[in-house]
Amino acid sequence: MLTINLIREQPDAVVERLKIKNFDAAGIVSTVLDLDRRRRELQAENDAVQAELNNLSREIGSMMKEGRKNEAETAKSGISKLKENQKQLSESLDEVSRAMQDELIRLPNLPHPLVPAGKTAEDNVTVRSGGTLPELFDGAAPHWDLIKRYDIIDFDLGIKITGAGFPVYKGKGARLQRALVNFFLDEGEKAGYREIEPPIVVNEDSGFGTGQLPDKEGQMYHVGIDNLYLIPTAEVPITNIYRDVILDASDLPIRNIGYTPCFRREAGSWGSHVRGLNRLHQFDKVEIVQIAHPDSSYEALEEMVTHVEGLLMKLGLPYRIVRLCGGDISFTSAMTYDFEVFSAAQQRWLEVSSTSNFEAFQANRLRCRYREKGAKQTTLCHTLNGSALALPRIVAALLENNQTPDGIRIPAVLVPYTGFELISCPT
RNA sequence: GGAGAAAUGGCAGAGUGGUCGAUUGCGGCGGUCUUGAAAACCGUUGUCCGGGCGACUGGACCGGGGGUUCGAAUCCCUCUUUCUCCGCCA
Repeated sequence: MLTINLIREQPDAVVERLKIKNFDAAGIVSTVLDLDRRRRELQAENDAVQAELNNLSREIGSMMKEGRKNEAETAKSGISKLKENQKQLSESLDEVSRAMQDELIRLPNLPHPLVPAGKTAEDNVTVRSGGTLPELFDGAAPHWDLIKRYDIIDFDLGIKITGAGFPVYKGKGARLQRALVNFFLDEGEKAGYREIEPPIVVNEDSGFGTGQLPDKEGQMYHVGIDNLYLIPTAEVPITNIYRDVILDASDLPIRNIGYTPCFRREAGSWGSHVRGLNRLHQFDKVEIVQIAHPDSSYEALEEMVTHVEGLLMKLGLPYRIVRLCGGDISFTSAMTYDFEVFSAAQQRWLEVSSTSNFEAFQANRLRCRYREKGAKQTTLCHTLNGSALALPRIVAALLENNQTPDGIRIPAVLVPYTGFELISCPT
């Protein structure tokens, strides 16, 4: 959520910047400004009447104390009209404030000036790439065939137990999952992140804080009986640690990392290009989250990008880093880098991480603020997060790129975690 | 799941209808003293929304929401959470 101050002070700049996101904000901005003006008028009136009521009550109080009963009764009878007036004022004030909030919430975050214009993923800008595209041997297969051949991931079993998009990992497949999670967590801790194991269901306030609610409830699994949501990403619980928190400037940046399963309904986003591990309802992900000082949040973003890039290099996967264009960047983000790995048998780039700076947009919803040493006033923090990394597509690329006629080679960095170097046919 | 108790500022803990945004202690910050530090002493110390260039000033907030009353931290209703006991249990 953008702050009302920003809109009040630079309405034209807001409208202009949002054009990069292909969002026409002019209508909302002018409505917000009207409502804001109305709100302040109403508050001034309401406060004045309230002040008068407070004074009268105090006077009645002292009359009662001094035993001037009759005077007090007279004063009481004269107060009802004021009360009626105040009630109406405060109701209008609530109404206008709520209306303003509802409008404000519809505005996306402003994109950073470096965000390129554009409509679709075609317009994203490749920042850099690394690794070498593998040459596959004749008979190389896509991962959905490999997982059957080596009996490591079972979609049919998942359908039996739960439904489509809930795979069962078996044997070396399960072990590989565990290895990747541990590898990612260990690398994160080496880079200064504190490990968090959060709840994987969250309440409405948390969903609102990070921006999933009120708009995207259709994308989350909802536990109706308790009104809780299964998390679509660890970003939600880990960022919400800092909801309604005032930090010291010296605490920043805060670096947290957490592994969780993630749950996404993915309503309406299925098709032939999402075969196998490319899109799931439940998947594992290690997420990094930073709470940063506004002056250095883009340094934090670069640091996160470097970290994620390091993981891909260590795994030996060919990757590219793209800066998302205005049309492809999310509602809440100011700047996003997507990381894609090349999956050789599919001949496709697969997104494995999305690393973003939300600036103060989430922090405003979260009321996550910091205070400079000795200062009285508080300022909104900047929040950032990134996948480091999401497992399924990493697994897809590892299986496809590292396949040999004898089996699938495990990258050297993972061998201490898996305890094996090769996934071969079950005998 | 059953029965009871409770929820107050960073923490502890007073306050049961009238200048209470709230006594006090601890912690924090500033100062005096000291070569420095500690101790002692003095002062200060919540958040949010308005008005004002500013000094300053109006309003809201005592777990959330609603109600009673001229007036609510205090009374009533409701929800949530915590604690104790019992039951169940990884």
